[in-house]
Amino acid sequence: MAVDFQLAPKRKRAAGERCCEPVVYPDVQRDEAARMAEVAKALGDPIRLALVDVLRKHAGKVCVCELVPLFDVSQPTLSHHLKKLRDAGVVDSERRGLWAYYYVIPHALQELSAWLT
Amino acid sequence: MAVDFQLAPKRKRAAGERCCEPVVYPDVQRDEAARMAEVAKALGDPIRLALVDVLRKHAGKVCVCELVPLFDVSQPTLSHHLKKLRDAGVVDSERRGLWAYYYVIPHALQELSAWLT
DNA sequence: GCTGGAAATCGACAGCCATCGATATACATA
DNA sequence: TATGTATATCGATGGCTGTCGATTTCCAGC
Repeated sequence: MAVDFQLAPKRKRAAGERCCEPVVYPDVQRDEAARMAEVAKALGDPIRLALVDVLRKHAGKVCVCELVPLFDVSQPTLSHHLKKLRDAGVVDSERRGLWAYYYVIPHALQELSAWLT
Repeated sequence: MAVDFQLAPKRKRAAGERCCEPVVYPDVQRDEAARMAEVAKALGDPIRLALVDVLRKHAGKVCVCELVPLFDVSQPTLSHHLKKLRDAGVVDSERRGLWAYYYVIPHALQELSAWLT
C-alpha cells in the first residue's frame, strides 16, 4: 500500500489574489479513501477484474480448476491473482477435498460502488 | 499495462481429440475489462482517489495550487498523480496563465460504476 | 504405506510505481 | 530585460508487481 497522505497547512497567498474558489478537503476520510483505493487497486488488473466478473456472474462458488483454463496465464500466476483479491477483501475461498472454491464476498464492492455512483 | 489475458479452451483436450469448438470470451468483454481495469488502477492509490473526490465535489475546474496543499506530498509527486489520472482518461486539464485547472471528464467513471453496481 | 492430482508457495527476474530534490518551462509583471 | 511564480519534467532510488518453472502441501484412492 502506498504511503498514506496527510493534511498539510494551506500555503499563504498574496492578499486579494485568487486563482479559483477555495476548495475543501475531500469528504472521504483518509481511511475510507485507503479502503476504496485498496479495492480499486485489486481490480486494477484485467485478469483480476475478469476473475471477479466471472465469480459475480456465478452466484455460487467457482472451483479454481474451472478458472485456470479460462485465462492464458499459468496456474501459479492465477493463484497469485486470487490471493491479491483475497488480501483486498474482495473474494474468499473454501476448500473441499482437493478443490478450492472462490466467491465474491457480499458487499465487498459496495463502498467503492456507492462512491462511484 | 499488464500483459493482456487470453482465453483458452475450457477443458484440456486429450491428444488429438476434438470434442467441440473452444469457448471463447467475446472480444468486447476483454476490451471492457482492459478499459475498466485501467480506470480502477488509476483509482488504486489513496491520493488519486481523494483527488478525484475533490474534483467531483467541485463541479467546476480546480486549480492545482488549491490541490497541492491538501496533501502531504511534494508538488512534483502530485503533478505525477494528476498525470496518471489524465493518462487513464479520468481527468483533463486546462491552462489559464500561470495556473492549471483540473476537472473530471464526464462519464469517465461510468463504465466501471455500472459494472460495479 | 504409495501414487497422482489440485492448489499454494517459493525463488528469480524484468518492468513498473511512488517519491523526492533539482531543474526546466511558461507566463506575469515590474 | 530581469525577476518571481506555477506547473511540468528529469533523474535517481527503493519498493512493489506480474510472470514463470520448480517445488511443496494437502487430500483421495489404491
